[in-house]
Amino acid sequence: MRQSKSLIRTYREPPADAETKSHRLLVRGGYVRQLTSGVYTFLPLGWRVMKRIMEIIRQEMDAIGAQELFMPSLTSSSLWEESGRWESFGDDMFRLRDRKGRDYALAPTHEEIISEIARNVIHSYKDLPQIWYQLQTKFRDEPRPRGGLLRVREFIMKDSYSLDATWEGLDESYAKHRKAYERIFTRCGLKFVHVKASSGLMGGKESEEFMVISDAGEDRLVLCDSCGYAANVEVAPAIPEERVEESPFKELKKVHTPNVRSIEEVSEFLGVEPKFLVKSLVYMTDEGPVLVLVRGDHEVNEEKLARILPNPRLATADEVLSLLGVEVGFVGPLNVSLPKIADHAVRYLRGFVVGAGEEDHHIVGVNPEDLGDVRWEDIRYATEGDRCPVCGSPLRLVNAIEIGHIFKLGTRYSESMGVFFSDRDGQRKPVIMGSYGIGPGRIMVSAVELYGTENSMLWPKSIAPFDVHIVDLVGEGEEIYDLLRRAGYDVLWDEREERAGVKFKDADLIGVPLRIVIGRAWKDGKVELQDLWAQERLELPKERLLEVLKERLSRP
RNA sequence: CGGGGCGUAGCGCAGCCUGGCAGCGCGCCUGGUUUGGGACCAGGAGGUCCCGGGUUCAAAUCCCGGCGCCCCGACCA
Repeated sequence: MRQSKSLIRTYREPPADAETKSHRLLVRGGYVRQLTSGVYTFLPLGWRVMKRIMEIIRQEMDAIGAQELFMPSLTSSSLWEESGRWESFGDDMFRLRDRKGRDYALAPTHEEIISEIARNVIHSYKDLPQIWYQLQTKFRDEPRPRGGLLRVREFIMKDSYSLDATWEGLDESYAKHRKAYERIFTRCGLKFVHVKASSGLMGGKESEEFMVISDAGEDRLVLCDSCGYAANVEVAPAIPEERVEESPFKELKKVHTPNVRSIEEVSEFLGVEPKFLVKSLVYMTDEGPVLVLVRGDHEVNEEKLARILPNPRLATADEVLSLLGVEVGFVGPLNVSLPKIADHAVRYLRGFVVGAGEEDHHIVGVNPEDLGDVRWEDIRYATEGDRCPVCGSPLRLVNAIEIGHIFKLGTRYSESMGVFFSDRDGQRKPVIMGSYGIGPGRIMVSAVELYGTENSMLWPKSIAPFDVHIVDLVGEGEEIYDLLRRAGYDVLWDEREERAGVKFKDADLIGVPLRIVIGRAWKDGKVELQDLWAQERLELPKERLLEVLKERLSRP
């Protein structure tokens, strides 16, 4: 590609509203452009990167025997009604109506469509197993898109679906995907971890996420530096350090705390760290209201609560008032007749602070034994300093970008949507399914977050938009350009009438990892090859260029 | 959905409070000088000031309504 003819535009200044490094760099480098909230155009440069990522995905999916297909995005409501997700997806689903008034959705994921195909083509155990995948645009009306390309409303996703006759078969399909995913992310040059995850709306049994650790990420993980354990905080067991924490309050005492309600307010008013407060939250359940107690600096994990209590939901302020006769800020566990569930961490506190159960008062100096009858459970998100469930070392809390997710779905969709097959014994059985996603756009973002600096990008060679960038300072590079193109490389040739500084700055921003500078040594028949990953500059006679370039490109 | 901020040239912004010719830097075009890390000089093009309504002799500026975008939170494969 001749750069002077290309649609590559770089910008000296980032858009004012870009918060993440990847957003700034991708816009400045002319990779992407926002159209509306959470919707982006991939400009030619960005699309080249996407195509290379998708090609790697295709190769590795094909390698595990998966077959590529392409399903529609426009889907009628009836399919979603069958699975029950017309309701449960709620506002996250983009919905529209045709001229006859029928309801449609732009597919946010494709389990229902796969099931519809499967129930028509899968009849016998002989038809199984199958793995089908596609690269398709998904639509999700996210309540809040953010971080540039990190969370968007329209995005390409590689989604695959496994169909098996047996649970062992599902395990195999799942294992194949895990392997394929590891190869894909490795080939894309990413550093990643995989973690146990929550399966959320998808429904299902086991699931793992593939994560790139990055401050820009929205997910939170706990990591164990000594044994390598990693998990999403959503599912990680919260095991507190077994060390008693003594507050300054030695005596049980009621104190006047006028209009002091929130954890921050109470903590500041009493001059005590939030960890010495205990939050008392009223949850409504199918078995009646329950008082849930966690440390002031901890967060209740409602998914964990739901494993213990039937359908818990936080009580409204009005419900609390009519139930306990006290306002939300002053609810406390003493002298309350509700059943109590407390997080384990509360057990290690001495002299903590709780609401007094009456307006404008708290009680300080409370000990666990004062709480009376309490059920001790793990009901909160894990956090920094909790213990590793494998080896007991302290855990570290980090942010991460989710780039892939694999699920064992089981029979959730096959049963609701009627995907059955006849087994060897003549019995009709539901197909056992798995579903597996990868966000190519997030791979791109992750690479930028990992390897970009404030003014430069450095793409892994496998997903760079070009194999090599010729920075031609003398305007005589056509010979080299032709040479490399004939050798089959994707070459960007900067033959613009620009000063050297401009060309270098642009090249840094574009971030092609191998760069050939045609400059002052050209009169001696030499060029400079820069390998940005190796941080090396080699001055080479042009005759040796192809040989050395080939070797450099073969390195990761 | 709650809280906050912003919409003025392709990008970054000033002007708004206190109404009176729509500006600055970068980018773009032309000519010249320059030429290995975002050059310099001269000239030039480019605007529904987010939209609609109102107040006024006069609205980017004041008032009312709407739309859009961003951030924090809630939410989320």
